[in-house]
Amino acid sequence: MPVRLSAIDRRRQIMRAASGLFARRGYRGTTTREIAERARINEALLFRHFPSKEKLYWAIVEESCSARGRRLKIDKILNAGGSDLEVFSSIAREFLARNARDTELTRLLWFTALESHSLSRRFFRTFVAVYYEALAAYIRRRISEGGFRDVDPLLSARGFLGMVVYHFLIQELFGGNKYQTFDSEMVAETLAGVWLNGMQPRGKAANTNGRNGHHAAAEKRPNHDN
Amino acid sequence: MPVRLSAIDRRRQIMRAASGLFARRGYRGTTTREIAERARINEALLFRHFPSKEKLYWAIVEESCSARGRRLKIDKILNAGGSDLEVFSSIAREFLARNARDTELTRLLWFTALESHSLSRRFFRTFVAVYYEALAAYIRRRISEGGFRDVDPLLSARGFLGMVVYHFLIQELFGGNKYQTFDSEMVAETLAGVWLNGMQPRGKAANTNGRNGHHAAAEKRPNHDN
DNA sequence: TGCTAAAGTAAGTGTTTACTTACTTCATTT
DNA sequence: AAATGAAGTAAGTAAACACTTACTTTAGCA
Repeated sequence: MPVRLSAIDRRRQIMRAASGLFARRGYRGTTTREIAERARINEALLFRHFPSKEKLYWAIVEESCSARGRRLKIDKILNAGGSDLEVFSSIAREFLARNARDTELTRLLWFTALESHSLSRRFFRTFVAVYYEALAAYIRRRISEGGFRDVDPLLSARGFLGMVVYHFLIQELFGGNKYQTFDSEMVAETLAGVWLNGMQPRGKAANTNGRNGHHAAAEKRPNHDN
Repeated sequence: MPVRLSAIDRRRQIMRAASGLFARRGYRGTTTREIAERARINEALLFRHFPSKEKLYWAIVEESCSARGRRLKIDKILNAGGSDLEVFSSIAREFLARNARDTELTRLLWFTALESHSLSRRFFRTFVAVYYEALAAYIRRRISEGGFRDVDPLLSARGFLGMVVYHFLIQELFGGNKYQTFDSEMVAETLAGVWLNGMQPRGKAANTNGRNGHHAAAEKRPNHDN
């Protein structure tokens, strides 16, 4: 009754079992015994397929990073055209959807980053920097076209991704469904809207100062936004 | 020659030594032996001052959370008045400065969140949710005053903090000084500016669509910065 | 000055960990 | 149908782990 798999299939199965545990408990918090149990194999078999726990770990990270055409999607959106709002809410939607699809991977990668293994920098380049640069390039072009204000492109790109990624992290790490759960369609559009248009109203006179409308500016500056 | 300290001082010293290690390697990645070594004491002494490794860990987290008037600062800014830009860049500056001051603590808390110990939710409430709620309340008021557009207050608050915190995380976790280092004064003001005013220029007709500038607006708008 | 309580330690304990060894089972090839 | 090699496993091992025990040293006070 013991199921016999080909080496390749077994390898894959072990990796799948392991990545869930690594994502939930981190590298050091996961034991090879647990992995074996979860994959329903003998622990020794694990070491036949992977020479060490660490190699197994990196096999997973590596595969996650290289697999699937992650990069392609965002480039496609950026090149597809459409209004800024369409472009940026698509990107946000894409990020939220991907993260939700594999929460596991996201957790794993943040763990990796925190534990700052030797490859964490490389992960950053494959996984994060690429997005920035694509986004920053787009922003740079829009600035030169006059479509965007002249703001540091890398920093504003980071700001945008920050909104989206942080929202997801909070939801995933703390939220569960307790602290209000948001519809991600709506989140994508709202955040893109804030980033593009800002919180302050457009057009007409905006009440541009905060709290104490009374002491200084209230009557002096009816308007002149921004 | 062995230095004898009072229990209180020794406790503090152990906590200081431990928090650095926990922050760098996580809870499970840190051994009690290492902690003792780093504090230059016998391992058994550690267990005289703390009943277990876990209690030591939570003593650190707890102290970090409760100590110092973290909460006060942001409330003070929100109540002090000033223009929205002043308020929000102050908050951003405050976050960036605090994080830079104790990178260790930030790492520790993210680790805690990821390892999702039992108290991690409580940490969230003490450490994160509080900021949101204060910020969201402010935003809500500004909306009712007409100073802000009608956007979900919690979500936009999260967006703002996301920009700031994510920027810091990227810089801290991956950046070192390699991937361009930003002046935090400038970062604070830029991000607050983006969040308040958006990327798209104010005033005149904005070239509001992206990529295919050709078919609509390109030659129409020479510039007009802001 | 001598007593006491707390600070400090050398040398453990049992358990868990990543990893091995020496063996069995079985699908495929010739 | 015998040989082969890879899939699979029971039962380890040495090292590392959190934590104890049984003891010594010393500051402060009566």
